[in-house]
Amino acid sequence: MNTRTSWADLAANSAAESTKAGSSANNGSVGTTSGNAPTRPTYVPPHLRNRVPSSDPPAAAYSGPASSNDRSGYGGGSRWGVPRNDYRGGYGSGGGRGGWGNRGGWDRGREREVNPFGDDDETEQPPSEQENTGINFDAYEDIPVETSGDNVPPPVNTFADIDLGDALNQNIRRCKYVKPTPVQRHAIPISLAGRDLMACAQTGSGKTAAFCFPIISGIMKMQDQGAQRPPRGARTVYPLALILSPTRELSMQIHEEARKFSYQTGVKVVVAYGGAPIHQQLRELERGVDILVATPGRLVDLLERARVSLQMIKYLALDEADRMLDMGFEPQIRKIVEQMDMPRPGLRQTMLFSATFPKEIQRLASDFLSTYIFLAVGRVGSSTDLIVQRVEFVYEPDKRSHLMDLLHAQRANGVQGKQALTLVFVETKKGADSLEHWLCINGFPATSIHGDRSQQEREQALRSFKTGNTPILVATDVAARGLDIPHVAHVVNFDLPNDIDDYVHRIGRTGRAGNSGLATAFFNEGNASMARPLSELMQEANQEVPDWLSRYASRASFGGGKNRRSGGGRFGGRDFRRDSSFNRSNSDYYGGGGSGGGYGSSAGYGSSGGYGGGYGGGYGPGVTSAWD
DNA sequence: AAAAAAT
Repeated sequence: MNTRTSWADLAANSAAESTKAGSSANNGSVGTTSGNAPTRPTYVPPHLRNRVPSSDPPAAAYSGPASSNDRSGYGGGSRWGVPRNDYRGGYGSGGGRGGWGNRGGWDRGREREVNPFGDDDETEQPPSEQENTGINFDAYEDIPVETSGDNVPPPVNTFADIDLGDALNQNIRRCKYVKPTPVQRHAIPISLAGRDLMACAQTGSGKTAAFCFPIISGIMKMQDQGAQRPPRGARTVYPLALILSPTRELSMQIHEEARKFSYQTGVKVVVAYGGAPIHQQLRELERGVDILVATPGRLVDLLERARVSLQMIKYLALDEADRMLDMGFEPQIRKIVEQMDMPRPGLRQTMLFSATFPKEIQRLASDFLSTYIFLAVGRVGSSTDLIVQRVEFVYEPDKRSHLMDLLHAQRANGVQGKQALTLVFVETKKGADSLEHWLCINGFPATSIHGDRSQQEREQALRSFKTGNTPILVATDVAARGLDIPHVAHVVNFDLPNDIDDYVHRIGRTGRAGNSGLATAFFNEGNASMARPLSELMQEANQEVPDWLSRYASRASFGGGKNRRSGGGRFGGRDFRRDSSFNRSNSDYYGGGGSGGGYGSSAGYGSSGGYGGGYGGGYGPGVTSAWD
């Protein structure tokens, strides 16, 4: 077990990170601690997560009780030609109006908007060089990027190259985003040009900002042009943008980020998801909504109650789009996008984002798009390069004791004997409950998150994990995608998923934005179908593949089926329109402009010996259906 | 087969 030292070191490193920024046991709503271990001192964007900000603004303002002054978006002149007179409740509590107004010329209703940055002093420190050493920006230069489609707008190199508007630019500075990430460099100009987009990029690479910035900017421009809107406070509301995601927690996370980006822009963001009382969400909606972030079920409910209409939608974004279109979700998504009152493709702008994009899903997704651009960005931040992947052969009945060994060793190597944040994925909800219980009675502070827990319990579990209060989180795939949890040192695939893409998403919860990460998978005979895709993935990521796993992989005769990589090489995916077997006036789709190169038929597989053969191309629809 | 997502 000579490798043990490597992961123990990794865990210890990350434990140090956790201790620095997340180990306060403060679990309450006011996330402040004095001294230098604030729970949430300030928002740190994903690509800068590895560092301590040069100065911590007072944290108290961040998460203080929002109810008393959470009356964002009211007041000021009406850009919509309709007086906003439905916010009376907000006056009085905060010492009158006016403290904010009219700075910088955007006359938007932004007084009393709760500051999501918690830096009310507004002191602008120019980003120092120190500010962004945590992420290897230099590595960005080498990130392979592939675009296909007609007349692809060229990428930008700085945020200043794009006219996003003063207010948004100021929020970008507040977020300490110094330089756009690769997906932002490419996706933002595409979206600003009004083009539909299908983008493959790992979460943690700045995806949320990539689709939020153009939406916010576009809505600000509509406001400036004095677009008319239905009165606020009406029973039916008409959002201009809709962002859908597959889990409640992810929708909450997107909402929080979008609120930061839209601070003082006059653009109102509201979130709606199930498991929480609907009345509060209805009240928020009535206060006005420009961007609605939602999970599908609750949105359908709101649509059927006619509390939300989609007929004004100008922007539609699907996060984790491949998941949104898989078997479980597709009917709901089709209902929302095709069978309600949403404008058709071409009349709205549609953006699909995911880290993985199987070809069959791309085919489904193209129904929602109008002459779109496909964008694939090699993995950064949560790059598999930064995650050490290990696979251990563990028989089913030995899994628990094996996990305990890992946790013991990790604790022993951790800083001050603290447990580094460890995320343990299991297959079933029952399995999650029983493993959590077993860990707890064995002295390991664990909690769990899965779909059978109440929404309160789920949110509490996530908070408790993030703060380090319970540094072990047992989870089903509800937590596999998109969630940005800083300082996760170790992801354990206690049960391997049955789909390699799910594996990719799961391990992406660690090693985020410059932090090292460790992913351990327990493998046994039950996972034989994963042997080949797993060993191929590990080879691509320059990981050591155990001999026994290679033998399993070569024994596996089935070539992959749904387990094959959706893309391959260093990309999260490849444009299915480039597939020769997709013969629908192919040339119309990508007339050649802007193709990034380096993504020829097999270039992406260059680094992995013995990979090219079975995967080079030819996933015809026929073959695919035969596998499925 | 499981998980997620409305009540």
